[in-house]
Amino acid sequence: MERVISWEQHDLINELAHGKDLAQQLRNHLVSSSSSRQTREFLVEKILSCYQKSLAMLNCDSFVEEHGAAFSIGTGGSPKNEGDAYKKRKTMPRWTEKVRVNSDAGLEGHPEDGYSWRKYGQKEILGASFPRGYYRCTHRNVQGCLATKQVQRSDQDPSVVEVTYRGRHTCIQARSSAISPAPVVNEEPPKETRNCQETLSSSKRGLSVKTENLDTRQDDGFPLFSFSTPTVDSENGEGDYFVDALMDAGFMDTFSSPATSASNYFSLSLDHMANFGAPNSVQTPESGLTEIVSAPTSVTNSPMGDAAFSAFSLGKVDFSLDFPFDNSDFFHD
DNA sequence: GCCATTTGACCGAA
DNA sequence: TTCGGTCAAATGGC
Repeated sequence: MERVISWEQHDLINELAHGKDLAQQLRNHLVSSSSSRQTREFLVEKILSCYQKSLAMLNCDSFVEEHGAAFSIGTGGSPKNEGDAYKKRKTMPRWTEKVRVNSDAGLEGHPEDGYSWRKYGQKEILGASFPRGYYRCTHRNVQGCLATKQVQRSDQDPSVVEVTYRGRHTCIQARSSAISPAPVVNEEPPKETRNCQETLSSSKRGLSVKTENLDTRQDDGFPLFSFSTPTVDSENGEGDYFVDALMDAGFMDTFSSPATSASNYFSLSLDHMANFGAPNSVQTPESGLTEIVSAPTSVTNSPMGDAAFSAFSLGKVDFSLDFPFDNSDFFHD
């Protein structure tokens, strides 16, 4: 019983404290003549986001369901034996992306996401036409990264694969090799970076990603999306910094996405973007599905938080250009 | 030889 | 008992 504070409560407190900080920042900006309107609007958006998240957390049951078993800790959901890797894995955050793979991308290849994965199993799933592939992080042994993913082709639409991710990448690897400021698609990459280069090239061949949480709806307006960004300098830890910054910014702290690290693509589900005033113009014309955006961006390792939404609401896709992401005011702790 | 994939076996949860 | 997930030996490519 003595967990004292459940994770939900802990997150809620953090979120509210974060909102308070933001409100204080906003107050400072309001009295500062040098503060731009854009900055203030950004802070307002973030504050609203904090409230929204807090409210979502208070709706605890649905929150737990939507954001994975990891958040059931404290309500009796913690593993009996924390040393048990299998059970531990079961408590990892889990989410699903639906990835449309163009026919020329090959039906055999699983969608790349910027990490290098190693396949460790494949299984026929009852009721599914296609086998499910099991992948884990290539650097599992070296760095103890427990991230895994499952890839299964959709029954309804074989051009769509459902990728279920589990766990957050703790490795710093692949992201660095995955990232190249100006990737040359057709060049044969060095062996050690092949996976990651393939990530980029396969992405360029036409992946479109719709991020969803398993078994969930997002009618609470919770901003679920994924975006993949090149981590320019993960060797010195900036990649992780980026993830953490996103977490801090309230962007991804309810789950971790592989997309936080590595490919050149920023992807948003318009289902979710709509909640944030995203312009309809980003809708992909050729897809009849709900729409999936896969926009090449120059977004790199800038912590952006809800700035992405702000930028989108301003009609910018390449939102890294003129928004002061590096403004420490936005992301100070 | 190293590394990734394949595939049957095994294990735990339901 | 069934099924999903993982393990690990076998295999193949570089």
